Amino acid sequence: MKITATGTKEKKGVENKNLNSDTSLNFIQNIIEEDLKNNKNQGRVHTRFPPEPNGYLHIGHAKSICLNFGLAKQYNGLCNLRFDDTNPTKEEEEYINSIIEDIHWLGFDWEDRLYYASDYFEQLYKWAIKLIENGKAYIDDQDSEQISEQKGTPTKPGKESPYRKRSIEENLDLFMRMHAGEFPDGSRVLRAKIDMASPNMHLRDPVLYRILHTPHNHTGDKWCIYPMYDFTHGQSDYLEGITHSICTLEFEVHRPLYDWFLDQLINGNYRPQQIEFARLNLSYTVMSKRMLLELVEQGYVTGWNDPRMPTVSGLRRRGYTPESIRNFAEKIGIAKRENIIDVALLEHSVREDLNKKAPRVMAVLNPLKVVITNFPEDKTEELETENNPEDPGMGTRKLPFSREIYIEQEDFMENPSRKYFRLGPGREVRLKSAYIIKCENYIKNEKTGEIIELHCTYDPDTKSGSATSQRKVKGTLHWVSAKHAIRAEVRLYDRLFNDEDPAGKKDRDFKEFLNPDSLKIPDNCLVEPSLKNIKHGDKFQFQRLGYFCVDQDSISDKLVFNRTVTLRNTWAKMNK
RNA sequence: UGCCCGAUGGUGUAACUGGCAACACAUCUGAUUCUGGAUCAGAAGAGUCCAGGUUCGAUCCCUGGUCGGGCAACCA
Repeated sequence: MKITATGTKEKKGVENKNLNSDTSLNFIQNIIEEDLKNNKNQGRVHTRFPPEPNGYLHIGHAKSICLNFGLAKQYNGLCNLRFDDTNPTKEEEEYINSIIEDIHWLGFDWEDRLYYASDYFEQLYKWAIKLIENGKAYIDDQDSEQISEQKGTPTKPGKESPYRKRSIEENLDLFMRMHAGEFPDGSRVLRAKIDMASPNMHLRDPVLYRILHTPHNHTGDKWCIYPMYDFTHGQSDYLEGITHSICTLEFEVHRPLYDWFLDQLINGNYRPQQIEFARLNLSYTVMSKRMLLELVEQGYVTGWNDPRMPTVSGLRRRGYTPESIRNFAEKIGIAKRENIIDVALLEHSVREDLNKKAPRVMAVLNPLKVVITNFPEDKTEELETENNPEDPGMGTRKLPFSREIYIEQEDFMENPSRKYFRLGPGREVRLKSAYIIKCENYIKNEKTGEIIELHCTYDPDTKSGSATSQRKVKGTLHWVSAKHAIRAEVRLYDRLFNDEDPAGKKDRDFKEFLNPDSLKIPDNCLVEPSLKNIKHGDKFQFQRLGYFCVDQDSISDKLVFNRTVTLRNTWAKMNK
């Protein structure tokens, strides 16, 4: 009976697995498939990624980029890049360039479809006039304080503006004079005439245009009135032929307004649809632009691309690959519920990718000198070692071995337990790609307790790869040859915050949770000599330590590596 | 206390639109290993927020709650 039940269960699991792999769609894909079935919008799928150029892209944006470009690819459609640049007081060219670079780096391309909402200012202006002519918009002479007072609260209806009943002629005249620059900033706005008592705050006569005598990155000083987001986004989608306008949850309450403008301004059988999904939250970090900006401006990190930042440029500098980020985006899925993804999943994604791609090399972070007493004093032996056991196609290289080497301080213990597989008095270990050595003696600073040096003997019959090397020992250590090794700076990065949700604590500033050990730079790191001619961005696995990449600060006289992520480490886990 | 949205193992996402819950990460075994990595095999872990209802049968449909999130910028 029991056996049957188990057997049934297993069989079912396999069936479901196959089923899932080709029929499991997220809710947006379901909507699209339904639309396609109904030949909605002539069966087109056209998405867009619409960043505001007021900050750097982060991993949350990467999720959205993968979604939008991914959907377009999946359904043989297109995805545009559109800068949502309707507020010249906050937006900068620097951000535009970084955004373009980051999206390309992630592996996506919009061909010739790079747009700016500011491309549509002329059309938007005409549409505003049309609304006025139809009695659906009016000029309000009040300042923002008065308007917001009249707006009411979510539970109390608003009051109508005293200017709401202005004649169409007067509204038109005033709007054109606003456009002509006759009025100072903040003196007047154009508002939609909808419903001041609407339970949806966004429908209480939202502001459409404000006066801003500020030159714009793309339109120069052509305009001194600028449209608001709500009056811009849906119409821009329409102008670009967007079919599925995907945004995050906080815009859900804007959707009725999005639709209201389209209702007023367009007709025909094509219309874009706004769909909202839940933004990404990652544990042990913050994702809001405001907080990231604060970290940058107040010097908690070295910049937007500090390797500890969850920005795309930070992750790139940290050593993440575009593939690993795309795979991550795939794995986290798309839904509408609030979520906090475990950073461990992001870390898993890089390890998975780098495991296949990164050449293995030897580096010692905290060197402990080892003298191989029975190895000839001036001899250097060239040992052959594979570059990546996961991929023999990556070839082999030579490793110099000599009488004095360095191993990791953590790889020796004076009084080790039986579960410790490394070096201790009288113990044997294998040196990776070299010989088995035995610890015969050690020198200790009796005052500090520090181990200064180890004296070992090697067994010449145990050379890696040789016919006589069959002897087995439990532990294998990485090492570098003392006289051949190169000094390097190695930056050991860890998570930026100690708390899983630093931004989610009421009455506590997120900066209180900053991890003081998010960056450690040990003093005397040594790497094997084959690393002499590396390039910025090159990625390696430092054997037994983790994945590292060459930082942009690296020069040939002073190599600099960033730790992307450690290897999984069951030993470290056992000792917690 | 108005409107909108959400609720499935520790985390995230599924479940062919009604047939008693799957996958990934994390966790834990064991095998294997010249990386305490990788790989392989396996285990544990939710009975789907609660209460009613419809139905032969509900994670899925209906009703009412509860809890969480969003909405009051001339920001996006």
